[in-house]
Amino acid sequence: MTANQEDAFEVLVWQWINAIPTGCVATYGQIAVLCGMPRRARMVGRVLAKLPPDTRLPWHRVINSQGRISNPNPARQLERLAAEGTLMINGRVRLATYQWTP
DNA sequence: TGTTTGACGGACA
DNA sequence: CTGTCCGCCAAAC
Repeated sequence: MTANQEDAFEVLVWQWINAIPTGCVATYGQIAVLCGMPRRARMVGRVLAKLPPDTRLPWHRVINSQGRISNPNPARQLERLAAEGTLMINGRVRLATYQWTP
């Protein structure tokens, strides 16, 4: 895969995450599929990992397929989710309730 | 150039 | 339910 395609994928990831409505969530794998790159959930995570701390992207709406937080700093994400009404029960989001479907 | 490391996911015990 | 294992793939060693 060329560097250009990598960049394109990164931009797509930004755009799809930006499209997640307030109060909803999406999984890493889901974002990968939406970007037309199935099996690249880890790369979605890598894109998020290099976001600047002050980004306005709603990265907190991206969780793993178990409805759990994969972010190494869960407290921040938990707070942001709670702030928009996405509640976690026993450390997990009910995907059946909150998962976004475009 | 070979190995390890992740903001992953699904299968299985 | 939890823990383990394996496939995944670019980056960092």
